Amino acid sequence: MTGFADIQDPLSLERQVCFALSVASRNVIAVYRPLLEPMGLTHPQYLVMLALWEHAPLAVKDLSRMLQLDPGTLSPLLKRLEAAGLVRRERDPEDERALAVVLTEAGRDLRSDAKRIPPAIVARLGMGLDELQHLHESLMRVIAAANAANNGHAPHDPAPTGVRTR
Amino acid sequence: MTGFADIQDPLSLERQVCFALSVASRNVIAVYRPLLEPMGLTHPQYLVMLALWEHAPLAVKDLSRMLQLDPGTLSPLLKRLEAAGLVRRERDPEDERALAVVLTEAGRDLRSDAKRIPPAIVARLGMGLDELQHLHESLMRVIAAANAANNGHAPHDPAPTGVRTR
DNA sequence: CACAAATGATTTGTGCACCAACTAATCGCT
DNA sequence: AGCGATTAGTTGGTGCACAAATCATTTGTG
Repeated sequence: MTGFADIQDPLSLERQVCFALSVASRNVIAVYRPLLEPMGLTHPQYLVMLALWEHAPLAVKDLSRMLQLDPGTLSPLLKRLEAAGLVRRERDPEDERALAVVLTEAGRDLRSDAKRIPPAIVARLGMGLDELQHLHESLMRVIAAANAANNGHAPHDPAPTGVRTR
Repeated sequence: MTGFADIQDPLSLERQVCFALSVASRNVIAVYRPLLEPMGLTHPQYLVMLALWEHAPLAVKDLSRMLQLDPGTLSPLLKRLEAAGLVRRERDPEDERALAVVLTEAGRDLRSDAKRIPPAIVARLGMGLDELQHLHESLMRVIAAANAANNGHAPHDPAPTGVRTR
């Protein structure tokens, strides 16, 4: 290893869990990139497609809750998916405010290509499934802890309405 | 809130380690935000300052290697830090191509404020130090695996031309 | 029914992240 | 010394992420 840091310093770069978290996230996404690029998807778009393959039709607020992403982030992303011909953004007839994001034929078809991605990632990473599973559990715990630290809500979700006012 | 997904489906959103990784990264950064904002720093800027507090002066390529960030990302970020009066971007007299990013008085002074951040984060997360340490080790392994999968280099680092120095 | 509050989505602004193309300085080689 | 290749950094383009402001629709309450 590099050892460029005083290992006792609490401000040492190497000791910051959050630094490791961002680097891990960015670099693992970089492993996905060459696999997603031929499908014409970015990683966040891939996550949206995963949610839709399981649960379409979905409103923006559903996607926002599932992916823990701001609606303001999803709105242009969904327009790009529509421009790519993978989804259609319709109005929910029950509630004209809400969007009903549905898959097109091409969007559904893409799922068979996507099936090859998870095993390819695992193979490229060359890590044991048990270790990945274990990492996943640790991440779920830190996600829960972070959400609790943010007053029990994800960053884009201002406040759980029922909690404070009576 | 439990299984909205078929737990057997390899394309299930819940099973994607990379999804957990991005959400964890974003949401933990959100825990930092209210602490960094009064210091006038974003999280990436905080990481740059950490590196500088330990090792200034640094060139862009040093920061790029340490933080595993693209020089094209660092360039405008450093200009914002300079505009905030925390660093100066000088030329290395030894090599006029290279930048020597140095701390200003204000930049050095900020370090005492920053010392309060790591314990505050740990307190807010409410997780045990041992579990955080364990997560850190898992993340280091996945970072190494991801870099190996990307042909032995971080995304911004096109190719390992020679033997790395240090 | 009227109308204020709440909700769902979009827009705008700032900043991060990656990539490709470019400029300038240095190095390598003959 | 000359000159091509390499290296350091910047710039421009696309897309993600968050916050705040805005707009339309729906809901709640008198």
